Amino acid sequence: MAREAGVSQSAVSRAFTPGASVAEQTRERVYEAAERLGYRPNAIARSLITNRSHMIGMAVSYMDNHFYPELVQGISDRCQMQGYHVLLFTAGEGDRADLELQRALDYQIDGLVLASVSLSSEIAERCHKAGIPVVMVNRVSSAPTASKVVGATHLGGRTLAHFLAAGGHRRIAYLAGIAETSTNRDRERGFLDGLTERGLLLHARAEGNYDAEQAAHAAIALMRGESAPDAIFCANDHMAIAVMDALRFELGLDVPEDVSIVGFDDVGPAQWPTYAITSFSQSVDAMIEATSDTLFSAIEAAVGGEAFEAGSIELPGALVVRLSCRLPAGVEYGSHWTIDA
Amino acid sequence: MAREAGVSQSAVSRAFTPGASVAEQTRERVYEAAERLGYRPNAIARSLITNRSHMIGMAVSYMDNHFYPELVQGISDRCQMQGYHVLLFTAGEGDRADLELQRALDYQIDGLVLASVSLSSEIAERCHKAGIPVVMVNRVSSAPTASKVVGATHLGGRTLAHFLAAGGHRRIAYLAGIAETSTNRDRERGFLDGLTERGLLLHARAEGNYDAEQAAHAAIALMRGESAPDAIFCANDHMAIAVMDALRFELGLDVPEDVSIVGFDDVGPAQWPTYAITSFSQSVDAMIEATSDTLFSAIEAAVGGEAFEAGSIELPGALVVRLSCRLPAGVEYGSHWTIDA
DNA sequence: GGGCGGCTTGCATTGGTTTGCAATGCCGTG
DNA sequence: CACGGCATTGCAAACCAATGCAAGCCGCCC
Repeated sequence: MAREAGVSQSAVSRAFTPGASVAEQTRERVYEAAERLGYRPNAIARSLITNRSHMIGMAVSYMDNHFYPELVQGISDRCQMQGYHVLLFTAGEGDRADLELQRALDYQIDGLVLASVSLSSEIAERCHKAGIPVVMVNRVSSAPTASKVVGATHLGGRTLAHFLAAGGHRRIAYLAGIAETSTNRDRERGFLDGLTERGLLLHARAEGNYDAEQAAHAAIALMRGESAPDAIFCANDHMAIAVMDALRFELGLDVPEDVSIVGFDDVGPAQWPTYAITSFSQSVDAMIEATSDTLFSAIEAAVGGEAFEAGSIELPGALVVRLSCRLPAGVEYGSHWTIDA
Repeated sequence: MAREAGVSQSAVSRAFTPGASVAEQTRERVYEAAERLGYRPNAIARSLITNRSHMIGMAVSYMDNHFYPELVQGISDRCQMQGYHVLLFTAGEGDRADLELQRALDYQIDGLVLASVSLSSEIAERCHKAGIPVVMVNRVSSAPTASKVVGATHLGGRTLAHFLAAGGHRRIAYLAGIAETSTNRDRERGFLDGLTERGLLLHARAEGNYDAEQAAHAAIALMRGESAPDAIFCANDHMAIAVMDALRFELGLDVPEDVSIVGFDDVGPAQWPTYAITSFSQSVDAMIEATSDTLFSAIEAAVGGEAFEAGSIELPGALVVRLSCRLPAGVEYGSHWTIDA
């Protein structure tokens, strides 16, 4: 390539480096030669020497909850705007996830985003040592060196409890997500706290494991039991949708006439009029923004050699009132509801 | 690293290369030293010399149609099993897509998967020259050097036309996707051919551009028009769902009592009992398999120095009968229907 | 004891790029 | 005309791992 343009390698390099010291004339000669040869700078070789791959590792555990595709697309878009690209890791839970994250590090990624994947402390340690910023979205582990972006999980659970209580429900059930996830733990805890504040006890509890089918089965069992609940809080909308379908079509129940359903996340399908799920909304856009902002500022710090501080961002959320549950008097469809109200 | 283990670089390299000639003892010494230092082989440096990055570029245009997340996850899983990883490109239509694909090539990817993204002939040419196999999924452009995996688009459209005709519909409308996409073109052509074979003319046509909101508006306009259709074929399920919601909730219509809806793709939500869309099913799993198989065999060929041939795979599909439309006599919910039947 | 084959290992080169340093050439100024 | 200053350019080292080649070692057989 350098030969074709009749200049040295360095000239070629500088021609492709914005802001480098090259004569306009040489740059043009280089570009012409590149055109002829179909030459483009090799990003791999570049990263080898600059120590910056411009790749962001992103691990997601499942795509069927619509929350995650939205997140992936958003993060990827943001990255591309900044000249970064997303290297995707579809890691389930457990060991395989760890193994894949290890691979991610081998690729010399500049940053790591974990969406609903927990981080083993060993990997966290490695990332920290290697100066790779880690941002965990919507899932928190104890790793002190990783930044966190979460929704208002505890408040959300609490708000939903108050809302159901205000709507006159007395036999309230919780349909849990994957037990060991922070989202499930915090939502449940918030919910229980809210119930307590209202002088209520949890009427029943079932496990849905964030899986549509399991959630549907669990909900059916719940409704067929001795004392059916008058409201079910599903730990996320993904399950809430499955539950509504199952109750309506398999048990012939009416939602919200026979039982109220509320969910969490406010994903796209939850907003469809068929479901119109009352849900504690986590703005995906806000999460995307918060995640990429912390990520990029951490990367910038890491490049500057400074140690970045692992921050923790809790995004505000809002309870969006829809028709999947009996409403407290005077509360309208589409409005936002807060505990104080 | 080599120093820490008391061996040469080459020994380290060989210790991490499966099948290389190393004494068990040396390998262990190397592994121990690596453990101490937290060393892992640098995938970037490795690709530089092997000319294999083990990265697959994957471009998708939008994630809101659930078809694509499913595809992305499937491809990524398959890649990881083979030791590859997906570098994601969220390219919309048009110039930006081209620019991003150019970037993909800079990363020395070993292969490229395009899901619903068309390929400019210039980029196709570049890939071919660079020996990078390209597989286009569910979208076809004229590029002769790219492999293609598609569903039975024409047959699907035709089958749906016959099915609607057999169900006694006479005022049949088509809700189009993005005009210049091959999926839209072929589905529409097949549909028109099917109508013709049944002696019917298309009653109306509207544009939904594969967008939920546009589709809903278009469908409402259609139903409010002079002579409302008795059936609408939506070019994909993503639109069909939006249409059903809009007709039911904004116009208060009953599907299928007032109007029949059929779709294409058979994505997850289309199967939910609320929608139960009669849809021409493209098996995502089959697409994933076909795509990764052609991709990997092409890569293998490319590595062996042979020129790979760009194949074209059309996967079989099936019309899945559900409740979103009036059924021909004797046809049951859940069955598959073919033109001959 | 010498020769031979097989396994293991180190040396040195390679890959495509960036970058500090030094050299070159040009311009203007005194 | 000489010299300083500046913009541009080339040289060579560096990044990290892979690999062909040759050397080393060992055991075995004659």
